Formats: sequence, structure tokens, C-alpha cells
Amino acid sequence: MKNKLKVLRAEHNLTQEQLANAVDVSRQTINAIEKEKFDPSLVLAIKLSRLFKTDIETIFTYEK
Amino acid sequence: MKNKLKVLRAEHNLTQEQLANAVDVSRQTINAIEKEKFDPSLVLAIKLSRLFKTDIETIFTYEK
DNA sequence: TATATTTGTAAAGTTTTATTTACATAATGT
DNA sequence: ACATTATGTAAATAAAACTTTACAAATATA
Repeated sequence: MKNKLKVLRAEHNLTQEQLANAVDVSRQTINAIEKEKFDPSLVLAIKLSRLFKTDIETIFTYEK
Repeated sequence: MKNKLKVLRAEHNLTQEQLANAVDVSRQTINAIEKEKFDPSLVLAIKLSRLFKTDIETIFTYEK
């Protein structure tokens, strides 16, 4: 799964730590998702999509 | 988190097993999600939303 | 250049999601 | 009533998401 987290975060001028705090996870979790080490849980994906006011699938794209 | 899986599945006339096969998980996983024992992964939520041709948040509603 | 901030990463541990096997109960069909 | 199909549930295990601590490297700023 690919994601546009890093770009969205940059557009919103947030550090990984600020974003982590905003969605209640650790900074390392944000970093790991940006680096595509793993996918977020559904709840975290929903929180991120709400924060960035966009659809989950605009941020996270799963092919096939 | 709440979900409308059971209703959607009924509307589409699918058994838990058929739905499980369609989205590549075990029948017990579908049952557990319907019974709200746990939330699906993001990938599974996406697969379900595609199968039922609706948004993730129409199926899964997370409050607050 | 020196300092502070931000990012990348790693290891060990916990929690959550999903699997397999198995069995009991409920519902449907003959 | 009996057999088949569908659902609920449980235990043990595996895999994935996430945490904490910690440190190195990159980037920005004084």
C-alpha cells in the first residue's frame, strides 16, 4: 500500500511529532507509515483522513 | 467502532463464508468483525468497501 | 560553525488483527 | 424428524500494528 502522508504533512506544515500528537500515536508510528514499513490501523487511517479533510483512499492507495 | 457488515452482507445475499472468500480472510474473521470483537485492518476495510461499492465510513463508523 | 530541531532507524516488548481447528447451536430444506 | 447449511464461539498460534527507549544522521537556524 502506498500513501501520501509525507506530502500532506508538509502541505500542512506539521512535524512528525506534531502529527503523531494530533492523532494520538507515537512519532515512530508516523515515521514507519511514511516509510511504508506497515499500514495504519483503520482507526488511525480515519483520524488522519479527518485531520487532512480528505478520503482515506486519497491518502492510502491499495492496488488490486 | 460500529459497522454495518451484517446488514450489507444480507442485502447482498452472502454467507459469512462467501464474504470471507471474496475478501480473502477466514470465516471467523468476518464473524468477529460482525460481532465487533475487533476492527478490520485498513486493507480488509478497503476490500469490503470495494465489494459493497460504498465508502469505508459508510460501513465502519468511528465516533470521536 | 555551532546548536537545536527533525527525521531515520533499531531492538525489545505489548496489543490487535487474523489464522486454524474444533465443536455447539441455530436456521433451512427434504 | 433428519440432514445440511450457516452462525457463534473458544483456544492456541501467528502476524501485523504500535509502544518505549535510545541513538545516529540529516536539516534548519542562530
